[in-house]
Amino acid sequence: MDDRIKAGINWFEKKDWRPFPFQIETWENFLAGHSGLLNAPTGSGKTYALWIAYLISKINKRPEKGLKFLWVLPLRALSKDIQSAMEEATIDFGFDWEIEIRTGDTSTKDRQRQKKTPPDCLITTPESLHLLLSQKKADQYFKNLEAIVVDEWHELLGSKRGIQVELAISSFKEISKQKLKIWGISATIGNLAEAQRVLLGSNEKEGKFIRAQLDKEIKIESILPDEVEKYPWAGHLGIKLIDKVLPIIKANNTTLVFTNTRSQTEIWYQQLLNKDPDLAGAIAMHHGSLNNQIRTWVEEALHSGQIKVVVCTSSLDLGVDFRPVDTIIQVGGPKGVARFAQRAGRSGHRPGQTSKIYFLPTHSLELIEGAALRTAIKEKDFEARIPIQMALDVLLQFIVTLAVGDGFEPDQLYQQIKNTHCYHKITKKEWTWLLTFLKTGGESLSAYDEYHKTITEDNKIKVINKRIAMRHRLSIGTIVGDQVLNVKYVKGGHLGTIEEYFISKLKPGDTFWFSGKALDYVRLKDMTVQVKRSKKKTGQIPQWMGGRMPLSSQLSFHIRKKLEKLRTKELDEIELTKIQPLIDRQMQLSTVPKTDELLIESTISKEGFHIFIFPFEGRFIHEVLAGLIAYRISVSQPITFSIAMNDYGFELLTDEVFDLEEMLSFDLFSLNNVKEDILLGINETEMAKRKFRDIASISGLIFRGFPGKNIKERHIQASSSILFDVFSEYEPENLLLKQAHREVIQQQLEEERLYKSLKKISSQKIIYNKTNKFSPFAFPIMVDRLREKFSTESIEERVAKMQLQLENI
DNA sequence: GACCTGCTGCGGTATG
Repeated sequence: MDDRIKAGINWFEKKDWRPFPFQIETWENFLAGHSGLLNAPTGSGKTYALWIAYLISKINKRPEKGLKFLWVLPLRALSKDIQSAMEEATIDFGFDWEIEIRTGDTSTKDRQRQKKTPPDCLITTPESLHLLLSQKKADQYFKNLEAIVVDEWHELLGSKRGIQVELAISSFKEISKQKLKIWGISATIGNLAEAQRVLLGSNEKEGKFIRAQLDKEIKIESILPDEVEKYPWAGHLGIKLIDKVLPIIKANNTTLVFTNTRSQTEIWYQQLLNKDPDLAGAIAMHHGSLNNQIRTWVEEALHSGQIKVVVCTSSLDLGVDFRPVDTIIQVGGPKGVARFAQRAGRSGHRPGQTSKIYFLPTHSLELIEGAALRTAIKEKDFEARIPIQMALDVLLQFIVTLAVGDGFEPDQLYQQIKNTHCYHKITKKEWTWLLTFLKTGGESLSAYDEYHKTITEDNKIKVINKRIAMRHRLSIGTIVGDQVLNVKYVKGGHLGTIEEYFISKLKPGDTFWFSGKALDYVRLKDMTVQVKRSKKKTGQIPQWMGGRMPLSSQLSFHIRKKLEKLRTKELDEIELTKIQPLIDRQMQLSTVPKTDELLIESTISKEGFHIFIFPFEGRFIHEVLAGLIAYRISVSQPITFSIAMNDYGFELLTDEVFDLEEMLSFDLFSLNNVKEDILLGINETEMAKRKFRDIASISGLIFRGFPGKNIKERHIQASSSILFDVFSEYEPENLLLKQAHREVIQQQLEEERLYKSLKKISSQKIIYNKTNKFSPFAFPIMVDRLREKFSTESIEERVAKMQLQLENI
């Protein structure tokens, strides 16, 4: 055995810890000069696997000066843990290297020092990495780079942040004198092989794939209502089962309660405390709109055992990496298998231990999801993270990043990005368009100086204008946030952020609950909501207009399978036995479709004629299908519909009854002309406009303002909207405009999945039932529509806002 | 009769 491997093993054994086989495998491959991907769960010592690989490769070699090793993370909060783990091993191996962190939190002083004398190893984020690339002499800085590790690669892959990593790596390959070792660390996802290819790029010969065979058992237990007949058919809070949650909390030292939304977190926190006042001081909450200091405090208090329970959203999905907990409770359907498994993995954190997760259904039908999750996890049916292709906004940003540094040679850079996964299909024509766009602003914007960004000097493309360079550095990154309002006490003290939409519903003196406290709304001043502690016991809970997650296709597949079992009374799981009375009612009123059947129900009520269609494909797909079917019906009959949907199906409601059977004979689900019909059936332009707002920001068409002095959201929306209209009218070939439309088709309409679903549906046998009452499947969709009705006010508000925008232009 | 939601992530100047 190689002495260096022995040294690694010795190190572990001194810690009374044997290395796992995957770690030794990693060392062997690293020493042999390979790149690759490591598939390992948290808590398996994955950091040590790769860092020690590097350390032992340096035994008896005098390391060169300068930056040699990069560790890239998606979350800056994790950097300190990684740093201390690395430092521990470094000292033990007798190296006196500096391991430093470079993120937005790094002080100006430290930055300058790091710039002058780079550390041996740098822990950083994709954004900070690009900031470093935008410095003068960046190639000097990175020229001795030997290895780069991208941690939590599954979190970055599939997002524009992932593309930033791809692009940075493509540069490092060019800059570094020696062959660069590139390693990714990823949790289990459905497309690990692809994840590896994307990370390494196409000019890397085949990488090594290492899987930590540390399969841990995940035990899933559903929290069951006593009588399913009395449990709501629809809903999302799950508070009715709170009495069953308290004993679980009591029986464990530490519990994480995951909810799907921020307001749900606030509600559950408050309700748990109400039910059991003894929890005071032992319970906390954690979500993305809370003040960062509070969140950090919660993470540390959880770590030290100071608190027992944290109610949270996915903001805690990553952050508790090094902080073991006993038990997890998931409130409401997690919508995806991978997400559920990851949350479960937060408990029984050590290899070999069993993870325990409780699933709390928030309405009766969700019981089926509990059973479906169990099977999906057993069969390792995890979702894939689809890498984004040809995101030209990110590429434009990257080109300018290099141009504000030392500049670049266009032909060389073209070859370089051709080797990335994201841009391997880019054509010379598109490349030339991008360069021209940066030089002249393109056809539409050539009259404006601020869009003349680059010049050519000594065969290199550069940005020499200081103002453009500064503004660019301020705008690096791909996360485009929404405008939020700060919540502060009148006397100072920051609590977190809420949205204007919520506060516009309140008047001064009103009470709302936020961050677990009752607050009186005092006034709105300079984008800050000023509040005072309230003595009132009740108040509204804020809502945030966050993203909506559709049911993944993996999970819908397994739900259909469970429905099949319910239909045939093969009740081998407790969830299925429990839900049976409701299924009986569904069967009695209508039916439960077989997997090769499409169920359609119609009901006449005083509201009108309701058509319910149940493809079980997730709400995004249903939204598009609803638009498509409504359009196709309206072609032959002048009918308008109101549309509602959930993850199981959708509803078309109209005020006049018509012969649906006849309509169905026209093959409403046909694949012929489907693309055209979809575009006619939905408001694609509006969707593209919304996508374009982010694209305009990322590509640098719109400046989002100086730190602390953000340009008003309205202004950004208005300017991106103007640009969108101008391009649409005068420059339809604009590649950014085209990208906006492409993003709608691929991401919003989930193109690939949509065609698969349509194909499936068009081969399914239609079962059409007229019901005199709403079936258990149909009812929850109705509820969704009722809720939409309440939001008509906000539509008026939106119209008013749009008018305001026009006046401001 | 049943309900009343919608995740996460990062980054930063010049001037007074």
